[in-house]
Amino acid sequence: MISPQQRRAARHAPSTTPPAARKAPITADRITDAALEIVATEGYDALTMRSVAARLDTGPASLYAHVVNKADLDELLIGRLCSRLELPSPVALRWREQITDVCTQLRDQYLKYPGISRAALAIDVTDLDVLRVNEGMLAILITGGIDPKAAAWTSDALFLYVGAYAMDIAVADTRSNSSEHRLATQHRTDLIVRFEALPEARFPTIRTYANELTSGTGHERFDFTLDLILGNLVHSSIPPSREASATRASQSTSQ
Amino acid sequence: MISPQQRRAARHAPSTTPPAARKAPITADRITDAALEIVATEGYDALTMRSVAARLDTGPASLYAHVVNKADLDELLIGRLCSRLELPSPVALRWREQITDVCTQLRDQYLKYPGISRAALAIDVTDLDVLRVNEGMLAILITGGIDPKAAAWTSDALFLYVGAYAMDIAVADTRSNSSEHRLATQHRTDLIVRFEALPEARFPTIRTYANELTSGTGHERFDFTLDLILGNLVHSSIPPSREASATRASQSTSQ
DNA sequence: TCTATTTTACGAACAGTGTTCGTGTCAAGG
DNA sequence: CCTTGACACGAACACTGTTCGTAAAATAGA
Repeated sequence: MISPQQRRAARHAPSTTPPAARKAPITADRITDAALEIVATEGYDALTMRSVAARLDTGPASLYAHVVNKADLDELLIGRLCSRLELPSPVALRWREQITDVCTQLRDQYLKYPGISRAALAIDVTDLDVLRVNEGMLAILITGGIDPKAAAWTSDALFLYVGAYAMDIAVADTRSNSSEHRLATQHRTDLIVRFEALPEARFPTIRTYANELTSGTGHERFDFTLDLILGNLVHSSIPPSREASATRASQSTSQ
Repeated sequence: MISPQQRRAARHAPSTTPPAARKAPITADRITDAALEIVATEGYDALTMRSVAARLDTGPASLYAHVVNKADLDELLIGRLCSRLELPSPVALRWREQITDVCTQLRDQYLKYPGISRAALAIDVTDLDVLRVNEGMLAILITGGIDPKAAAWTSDALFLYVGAYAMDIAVADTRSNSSEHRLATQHRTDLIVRFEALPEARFPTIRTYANELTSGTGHERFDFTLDLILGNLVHSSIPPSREASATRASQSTSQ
């Protein structure tokens, strides 16, 4: 008997055997495909061991010969997503647009599969495919002349933000789909109405700028934040003395 | 059966209701308290309707008289967390440190309850307590002279990043606790070893800068990213033309 | 070719989850 | 005293992830 761990370990090894089987054997790749189809059509909440097993015309127990866990399946999913990203060969002067492009690709992959970024945020970076995009982003930044430590932390922050942004979009969409709301525009006007209905004593700013708060159709918000993060990256390598905020941070503000 | 010692051990002391009630009625606040205790001690994964019910010496069905859903309970939890943040009255010249302080408070609240930011990232901003900190951050930024739309998008990005960062820390901690790893330092050296064991043909940058990648003890990474986001905020209001990246983004890169 | 052994697939079941239903209990109002 | 109504809770349902033991199939050895 070969344990799923051994299969998992050998998964990233160079191509062992081409699957030329005639009867469609059940393999990790087919499981990943089925799982991604489910997430694409029904959302991440509908991703169950039983649902992917049903899509492969079998029972849930059959999956555990090729997948160690559901967490392992999640890792496979976002690994697959990351493997689709095409990483440009770094050009020093174009590092900004190059890294923006990679982040946008990642975001679009996330948005194709609503809610899947929840899995991305709950996974460690062991997977080789995820490490590959990390490598790519790091190479772009360092080639662009950014200090290595700053580059590492920046790519980390970008990865986190892209996942959280995709999560945000997903929950907003399911909200507007499941409820009585229909269109995104309707959802926006509804949001404005709700903002303006707030008690003005406690929420003066939100009430005043309800329009600005609900703006950001498309991905303007996304592009804005990316520009914000990448804006003054060249000048600031690592802040030399920033202990003030750190010490103020660790004060306990209980209750 | 539950021992009377555990029964007597229900010694919480909220400021709202004096515990002079004869039979300790079960209310939404007590549910929130019990849930937060569970998350603080056992992590968010241990937060179950049954676990909070057991902590209140009752069955899970009794909770549904005061809480709509588990999603509703999640909303109560992060609402409680947000209600604890003390929002400064905005001072124009100190907007940077003020908003950094708020973000740091939020992060520390998240980190007290490992994994709870998963709930924060899966919730819409209907809750009044969450809207309150949004209001506070917005007020700080706008008072600081930032364009309202930029302020709105910035506070949004900050909220997302803080949640994702707390999530990242939480999964890293559970990883090092559950496995054979003991100390964070050991975890870091282990990570370096794993990075340097990568195939150097595909991961030259990561291998070279393994030290920089795993650095960032404490919350240096957090402070760095906040400074990055808030760095050139004054100068950039809204980027006038950024369609280039958006169009390149929507290209389909299937498989 | 026929057997022996490993590898794969799957039905059944277990523990645990969120949630609902119907009945019990108990304090206040008449 | 009884009635009422809100609250509390045991039991159960439909799920979830996961494991065990066994049956089938593929491979290896002679």
